[in-house]
Amino acid sequence: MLDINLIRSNPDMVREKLARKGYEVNFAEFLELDANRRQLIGETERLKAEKNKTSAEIPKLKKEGLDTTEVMARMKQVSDQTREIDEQLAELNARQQSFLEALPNLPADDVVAGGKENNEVIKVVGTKPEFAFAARHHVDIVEKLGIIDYTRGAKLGGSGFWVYRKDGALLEWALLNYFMSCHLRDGYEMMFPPHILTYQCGYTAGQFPKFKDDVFQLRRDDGEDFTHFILPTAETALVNLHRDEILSEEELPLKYFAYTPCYRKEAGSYRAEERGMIRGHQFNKIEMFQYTTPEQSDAALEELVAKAAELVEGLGLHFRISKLAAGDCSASMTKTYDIEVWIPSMDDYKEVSSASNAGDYQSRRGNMKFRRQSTGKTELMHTLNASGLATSRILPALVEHYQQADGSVIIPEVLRPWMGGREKIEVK
RNA sequence: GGAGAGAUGGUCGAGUUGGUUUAUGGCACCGGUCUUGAAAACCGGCGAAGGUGAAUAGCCUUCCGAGAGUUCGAAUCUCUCUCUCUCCGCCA
Repeated sequence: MLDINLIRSNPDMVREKLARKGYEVNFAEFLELDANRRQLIGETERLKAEKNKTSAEIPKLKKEGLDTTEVMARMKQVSDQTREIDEQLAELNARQQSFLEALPNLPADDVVAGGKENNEVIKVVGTKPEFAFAARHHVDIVEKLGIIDYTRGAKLGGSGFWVYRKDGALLEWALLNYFMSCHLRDGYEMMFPPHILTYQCGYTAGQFPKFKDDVFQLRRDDGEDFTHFILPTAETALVNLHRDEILSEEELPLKYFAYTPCYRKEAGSYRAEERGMIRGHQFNKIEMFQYTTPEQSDAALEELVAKAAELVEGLGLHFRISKLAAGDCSASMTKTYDIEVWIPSMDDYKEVSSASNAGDYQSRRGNMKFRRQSTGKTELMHTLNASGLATSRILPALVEHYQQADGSVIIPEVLRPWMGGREKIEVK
């Protein structure tokens, strides 16, 4: 959510920045509504002040044995009047709220306008692998090795699910262990959050109400609307950890990571082009998350990107880092870097990590603050998140990069400690 | 799933025959006096959001788990919901 004072004091600046995200808005009606709203607040508060003052007098008058019927009649009038104004106010507040919560975050000053086409590749690591034989698609490789079972995955969960088996399961677990060991080394706190979250969690993250139909929703037996959902990313959980809290400045930055599967409906996604495990309804991901002061968040974003890049680099995969244009960033984010790994069979780079700074956008939605030591005042925190990493695209990239002519796959050195020290996954 | 108890501003904890409580008091914390320094003692301060202000000054409004209701007036009465704790049952 944006700062309403910013819109009041500088609507043109806000409008211009939102336009860079491709979001057109006119604040004229909003500002008029806001002025109207504030006038009503003044009216009702004056009446309430009178009510409070008089109410204190009533017991005194009664004690003196005076007649209070006239005063009470006047108070009844005041009461009815405030009730009427408060009803109008409630409606204006609701309208203002839904307008405000629909506005995306403002892009950072160094983020260029426009959509995907304006994304800028800022770093390329490694080179495209070359093969002296006919390179295979990852689906063919893993099926031949018998380490991913798509057929039975679909039998269990339907289209968009798979089963990791044997060395595939081990490899998946090795990747997660490798990621986690790096985060622990860097002093991030490990946690396992619930996978089923309340509606409020999606709201704070900035994913709801707009994208509430993209998640798997859970309804109570008698409920019309859903109260819980299965998390689409651990970010949704981590961003709510300190909701409605005031932290002390010395605690910041707080650095967390969590492993969870991610569950997404992906309704209407193009499956044909993305054969295999590029886009499934469930995938494993480790998410990094930071709570910072406003002045810490720029450096925190750089740290998160560097960490994610280090993980991919450690696996020896070819990848690039893109700085997203304003329109390609998620609604909640001021600035986003994507790390995209090369998938030979697709002749393309695919996102394996997205690192973003939400500024105070999520904090305002979730009322997440810290107390500034120098002033003693509360301020909104900044929140940042980055995958570190999702495995569903790493594993395909990995088996394609490291495939051998005989169908076996070399295991990157960093994963071997979790693969029984072996160097290769062999065709049996 | 059944029964019971509870939820008060950082924390502990008063207040529930509705009205001089503007939400006691202790602790913690902050400032000051005292002290070579510290402790103790004493004095003062000490929640959040909003409106109006140039104001981080005043003044006003709201908030006692959440929402609705009764009333001139609700922490206190009524209803619904959420969460926590205890006991019983069931269970990986």
